[in-house]
Amino acid sequence: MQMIAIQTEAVFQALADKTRLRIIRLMVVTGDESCLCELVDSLLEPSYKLSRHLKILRQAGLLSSQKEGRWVYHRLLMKPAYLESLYATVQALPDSKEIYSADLKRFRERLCLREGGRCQIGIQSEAFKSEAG
Amino acid sequence: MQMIAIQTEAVFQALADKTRLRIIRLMVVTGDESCLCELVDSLLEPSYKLSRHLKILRQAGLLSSQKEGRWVYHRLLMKPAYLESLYATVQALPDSKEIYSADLKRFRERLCLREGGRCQIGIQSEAFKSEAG
DNA sequence: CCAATACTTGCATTATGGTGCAAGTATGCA
DNA sequence: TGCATACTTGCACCATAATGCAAGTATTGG
Repeated sequence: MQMIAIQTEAVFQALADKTRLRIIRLMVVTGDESCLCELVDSLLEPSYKLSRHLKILRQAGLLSSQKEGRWVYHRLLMKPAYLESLYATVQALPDSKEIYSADLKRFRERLCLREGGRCQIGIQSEAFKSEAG
Repeated sequence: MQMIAIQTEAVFQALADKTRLRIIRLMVVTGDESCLCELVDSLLEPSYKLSRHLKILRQAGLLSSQKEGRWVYHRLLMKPAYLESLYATVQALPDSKEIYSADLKRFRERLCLREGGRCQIGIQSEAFKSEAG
C-alpha cells in the first residue's frame, strides 16, 4: 500500500537491467509467486544480488513481498493499470538468446520441489549455496 | 533498417530517463513527427541535450530520423510489434505533475507555426536560441 | 561563395547505478 | 537456547550514463 509518488520514468528504470527484466519476465510468464531461493535456482545468480534487485522492483511498485516463516514470497502487482500494459510489453519481447526460456525451464523444475505449494528447502544450486553447508 | 541485435533491456533503458520519456510521450500522444527545434520549443530543453537523447532513442530502435533540408524529422517506429505495446504503456502513465500536458500544449502551439505542414523556422524560445541571433 | 542556421559531437565533469564481500537480521528447529 | 538457514544490507569499488560547453558538420539563402 505504498502509493507514494513514483516518478514515471522509474517504472522503466526498474526494467532497464538485465537481471530485473529476467525476474519480471519469469513472473509475468508464469503468473506465479516465488521466494528468493527459487529465483536463485532459476536465474543462477547469487542471492544477495537478486535480493537487491527485488528491493528495487518493490520500490518501483512492480512487486509486493510477503514474509512466510523464513521465506519471502514475491509477486507481481497489477495496479495501477499501466502495469498490466507494461507486463504485456515484457511478454512481447523477443528471447533471441533464449535466456528467458532457460530461466523458465529451471523455474518449472524448481516448482516441483515445493511441498504443499510452498518452498520448504533452500538454494539447490551448488554454486550459490551458503558456505555453511 | 538497422535490425541489429538490440538487447531487450535496452528498450526500457531508453525510456528510463525523464527527458526521453517526455519526448516519447509527446510523440505517442500526438502521433506526429517533429524536428529538433520544435522539440526544443515544446520541452524547453537545450538542443544539444535533446539531440543526444534523440540519438539514444534512435539507437534503441524507437525512432527513425529523416533529414529534410536543414531540418531533421523524428517519428516513432511501430515495428517490432512490442513497440506498440510499449507506447500503450507510455500513454497509460499518470501525469501527476502535468509535465506531459504542458509539453503537449506548447507542442500544439508550435505546430501552428508550420507552413505547408513543415517547420520553416528555428528555435523560438529566447532562452534556447543560438547566440548568433 | 559567404554567412546564417539547424543540428551534432568530443571532451571533461559529475551523478547514478550495479557488484561482491562480509557482516548483519530474523525465523524455526533440535 | 543455540545453531542452521533464508534473506538483507553497509561498504568500497567499478562501470555506465547524463550534462554543459564549445567546436564541429551540413545545408541553404543572399
